[in-house]
Amino acid sequence: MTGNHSNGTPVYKKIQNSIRKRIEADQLRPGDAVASERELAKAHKVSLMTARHALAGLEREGIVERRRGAGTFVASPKIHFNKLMSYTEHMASRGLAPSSRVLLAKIIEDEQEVAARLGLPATSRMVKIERLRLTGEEPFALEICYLPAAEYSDLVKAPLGRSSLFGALKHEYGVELAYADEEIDATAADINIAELLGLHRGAPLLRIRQVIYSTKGKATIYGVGFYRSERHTLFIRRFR
Amino acid sequence: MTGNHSNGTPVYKKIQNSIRKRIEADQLRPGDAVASERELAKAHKVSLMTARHALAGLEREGIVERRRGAGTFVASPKIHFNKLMSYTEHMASRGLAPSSRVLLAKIIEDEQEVAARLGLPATSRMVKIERLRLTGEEPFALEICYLPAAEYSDLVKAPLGRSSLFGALKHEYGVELAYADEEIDATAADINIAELLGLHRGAPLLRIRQVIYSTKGKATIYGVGFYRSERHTLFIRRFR
DNA sequence: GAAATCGCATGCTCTATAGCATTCGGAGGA
DNA sequence: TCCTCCGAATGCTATAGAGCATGCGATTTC
Repeated sequence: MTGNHSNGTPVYKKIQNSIRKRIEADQLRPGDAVASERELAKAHKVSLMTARHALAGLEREGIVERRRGAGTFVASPKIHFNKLMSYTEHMASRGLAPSSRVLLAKIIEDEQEVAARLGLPATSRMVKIERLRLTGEEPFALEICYLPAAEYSDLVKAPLGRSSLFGALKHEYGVELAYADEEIDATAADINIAELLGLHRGAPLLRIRQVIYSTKGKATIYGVGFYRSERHTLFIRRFR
Repeated sequence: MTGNHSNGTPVYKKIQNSIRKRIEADQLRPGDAVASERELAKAHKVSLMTARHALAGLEREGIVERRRGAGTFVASPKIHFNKLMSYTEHMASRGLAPSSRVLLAKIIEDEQEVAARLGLPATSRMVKIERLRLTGEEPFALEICYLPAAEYSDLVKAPLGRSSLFGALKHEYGVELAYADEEIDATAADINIAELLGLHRGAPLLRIRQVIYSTKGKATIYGVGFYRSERHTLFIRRFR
């Protein structure tokens, strides 16, 4: 069996999408039973394992909950766990109007620390982009990110004020991002950041340092973000 | 086919454990190729799908990395992502001597906010436990947790200074914890917390609020933790 | 009316097999 | 020497089926 049909999307993903769509359309609400493995398999004319695969994926995303003997149910939304989202996606999903102001976009050298995080030689040139994130007129975060200049030097000219970095990578370079390893801690705002974010010096900030990997497994972006704590909470699900 | 053999452990988990053991024993090092699906299947005399299932699980844990066409490789350790660990486990895994001081352990009523988080009626009685976490003599975190008194009222008498709460739940009540939904943000220390943690007022803290669920899917613990930021960084992996 | 029992529906583990997609190194040619 | 092309190895999607484990509601029993 060839694996996928008609277009290039695997069948199990189509099944996932159809379920997601029904949830988003409010046809399925939190607590409702989703079709069982056997029902799904019949409905989509696929084998049991394929239906299972689809449901297992949704469970990992925290969209459904499966209970042996009982069934598969729509999970209460809680927010999307452990999702790597671009700022634009993030805001859009909350129905907020996003904007961002580019403070800096240029090629730098000699950032050994950063180069090491991306697995590059210590002297590598890199693109550095510094952006202030706003909702309406209110700034709520400062994000600084680095990419290898060898591949992405043209990004300094990209209109990142309007479009998203994730989008640019995808459309201009064909690079899709897959996951990020993050270190999260709290810091106090120094005078610079305080001014940019409209806070007093010493205000608590959530700091997220991340290395973002492409679908090819290559370290692509190193980013540091400082988030005003009253405006930003991180939701995650941790497993044992 | 019965599914699992000899004892009650599924075969795919045995395969995972055997691989984990080889990594821990340093027989396999980061970057090394792990046996391929087909090799594993032959070696353990299982079908391909079972071997796949085992490797897929390890990949989700961040222990191995799989690249189509290339193979399966031991991932660089980075720390264990998205792991729900008790404080005791956490410290032990770093080779640090943990200790904790119980500040408070009693039955309370009328904490509507907390009751709601655990999905209980607003007036439910609950066990409240407040602990100061230390490495050596240095305090680094304050953790407050709540459990339904109906089931766990005896915990107020448990020796939580020495043994862990997770351990007590498992051994005394047969309750295993599975996952936690967390909200993470930054706050400034108020005067009480500052004193307890040996900080000045206004110092930045990492705040983690979590609802911990049992393997049965029941909300079991609501906890709030305040962590000294210089001593505590959270590592997670986020997916797209 | 309460308690024990049974059976069905559901999810979980596993077998055995097939073909596709991607990667990487080596053979052969320019 | 460099480059291209090919094939083997590897992971990915999918099929079709078996038996087990668990939860829950209905039925039976006391």
